[in-house]
Amino acid sequence: MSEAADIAPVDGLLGQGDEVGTVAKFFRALGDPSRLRLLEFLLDGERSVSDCVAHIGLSQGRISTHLACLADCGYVHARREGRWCYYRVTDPRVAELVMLARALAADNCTALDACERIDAPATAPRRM
Amino acid sequence: MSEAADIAPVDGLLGQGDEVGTVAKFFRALGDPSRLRLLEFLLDGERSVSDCVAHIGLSQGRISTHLACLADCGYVHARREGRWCYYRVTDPRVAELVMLARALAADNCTALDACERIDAPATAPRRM
DNA sequence: TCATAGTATCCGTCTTGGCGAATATGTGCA
DNA sequence: TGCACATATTCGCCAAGACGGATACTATGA
Repeated sequence: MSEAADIAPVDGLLGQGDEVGTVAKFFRALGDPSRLRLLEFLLDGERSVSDCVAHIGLSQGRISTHLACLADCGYVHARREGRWCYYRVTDPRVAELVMLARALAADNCTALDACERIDAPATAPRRM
Repeated sequence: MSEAADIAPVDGLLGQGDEVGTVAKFFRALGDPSRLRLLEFLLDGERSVSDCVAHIGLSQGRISTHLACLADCGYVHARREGRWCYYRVTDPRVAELVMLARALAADNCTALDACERIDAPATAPRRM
């Protein structure tokens, strides 16, 4: 088995080997409609957790977890101010990534929608 | 930054509403280490299913399903030639997407790896 | 100090989906 | 026409993880 056990996944320097799991995790973070919706909401600007709860419509606990997840993955950054916690997208490449994926998905949305091998959890409010 | 609502899907078929589920599905396709590994393998050039089985090490059935999934999502294109089926990445933006994600993930791989809210299923076998 | 409000974490439940193995489909060749 | 090979599909099993609700944590204000 080709494995890159010798390539150390150090910050800022991902080799070609074990990184796959890490990058997959990174992608998976956006593979959930609720988190993606959340991220797109934050692309508009900084928002508090309460703002997000109001906008997305999930329970506060769920939103908090999703935000923490996005933060862990490096998509957003948290800023505490008293009792409030504000989240925002800091890296412009995040918007780039989302736009690129949107464009690619749009070019294939018929097949994508029809694909039954993957069915993103129909969580969140199903469309409005 | 006020663009999230203005990004027009190229294809025109994706609105702002239900698109989130579609794009999430798109991301989720790369959220599995096996599929991501597969895609990166195909970024190197056209490969047959057998090539992929040999390279990835999963069962043939699994590989076939993963490839079909990547094809449905528009990441790769299948070309039949007799009994063989060759898969390849046609859109250069796919490589762009992967590279962008890699760079972002690399900048945050410590936190990413530590994030227990998402645990991408380890590649082939289970974690040890 | 206590009450309150904003946020984070824990827990039980239930669905998604990845896995190998078995099997079906399809193509080329004798 | 039947066998062999390449690929696709189906099935049962089981873990990841998304959900709401309950609860813990923390900062502000009285």
